[in-house]
Amino acid sequence: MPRIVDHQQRRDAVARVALSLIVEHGLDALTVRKVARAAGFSTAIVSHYFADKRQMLLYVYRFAVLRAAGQVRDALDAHGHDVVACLEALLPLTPQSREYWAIWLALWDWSTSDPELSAEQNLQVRNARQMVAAVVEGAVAEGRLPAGTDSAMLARRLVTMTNGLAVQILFDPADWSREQIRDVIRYEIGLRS
Amino acid sequence: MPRIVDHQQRRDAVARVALSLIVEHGLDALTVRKVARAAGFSTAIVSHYFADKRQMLLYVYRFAVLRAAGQVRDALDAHGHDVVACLEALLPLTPQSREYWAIWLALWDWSTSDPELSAEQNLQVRNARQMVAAVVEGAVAEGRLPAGTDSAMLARRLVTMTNGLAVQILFDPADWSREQIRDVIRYEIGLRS
DNA sequence: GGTTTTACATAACAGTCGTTATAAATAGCT
DNA sequence: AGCTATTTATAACGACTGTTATGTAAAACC
Repeated sequence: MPRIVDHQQRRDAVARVALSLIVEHGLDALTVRKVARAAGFSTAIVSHYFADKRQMLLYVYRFAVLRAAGQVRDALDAHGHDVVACLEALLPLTPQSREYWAIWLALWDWSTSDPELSAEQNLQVRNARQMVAAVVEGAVAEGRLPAGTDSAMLARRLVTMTNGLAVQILFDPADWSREQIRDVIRYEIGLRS
Repeated sequence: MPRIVDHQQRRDAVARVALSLIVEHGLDALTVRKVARAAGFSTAIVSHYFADKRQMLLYVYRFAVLRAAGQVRDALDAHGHDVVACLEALLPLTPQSREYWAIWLALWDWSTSDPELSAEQNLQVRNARQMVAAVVEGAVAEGRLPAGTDSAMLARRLVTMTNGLAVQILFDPADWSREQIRDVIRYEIGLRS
């Protein structure tokens, strides 16, 4: 089946394999050969569909960002402007979400020496804030949150807390019950229960 | 000056050099040769004072933990049981604190494939919670926080938020003013201003 | 003061990495 | 059917990597 090959499909397949390897053994142990072997190909898929390893990882990073954003959108469709549900969809509570966080964390080390990656990550943080702010505003409009809520400030706090939550949940899942997670998020929103 | 050499002093010197290299170029770019050269020695210091590279990094990790705990203790001595001051002492707002967070973040990738490291990191999180809980209880005793405060729950939230704050401040310091940081911490404590 | 222990340097080893050059195989196009 | 463009495999290259074996110098100890 050469010739008619959907490049994006191949790249996505590589990204999926890379993600599962990273969440299992870490980015440090990820080699081009391992990715190729796990994908059932030779090393040529990587060299043929990506300029180099760094570009491959950038693709994997963006792949994870898109997928995660999709999960949030799904939660939005399912539960409406429910801030808790949206953030839970982002947290590493499912195998897929764990994969996304795994590469984000792993690339935090790279970004110390890669200004382009660092800039993109900072941009994604702001994107996440805007996304959450929009959910907050929707919740206010639906009367689920009190009017006069400072959505930008709340979104900033929520994204930051989600970041901290994600790291701790990723490495010590047993330490966090679903209810505990919800309590933390609810407190941040201002819903003392 | 052979023979009479303080091993811990040598190890600390190596750790200091390794930290500055990690915060500058990332753990991925850290090699035994670079550490040795930057320390002004041959690669023998590493092989002579550490069993292998992994042990060296574990030492650097613990070195950073001890130093960070010391900074918190200093803040405690200077400001009393001031939760905001203690957490600010922990956040990557100074070059030294930035170094500590740099290796913690970098080792998050390793801990996915190193159960021993993962266990130690989880332990440190709980230590941090206990430390913060003690500060909170001190603050309650001094009347700086309302009586009846759930110190364990508050400490858990504070450590998690500090984690998220640290990551974002480390990679986008310009995005966080000192006042903004304090506001986030104060909100967590329950001090709405 | 010779001996021995320790600190450090040098250098080689074996392995693995990302990358690339070359070649084979496949299917679309004329 | 033959040509061509593309996909994939194979294999080699050069540049590292961590580790270790060997050698040298210096201070402490008897």
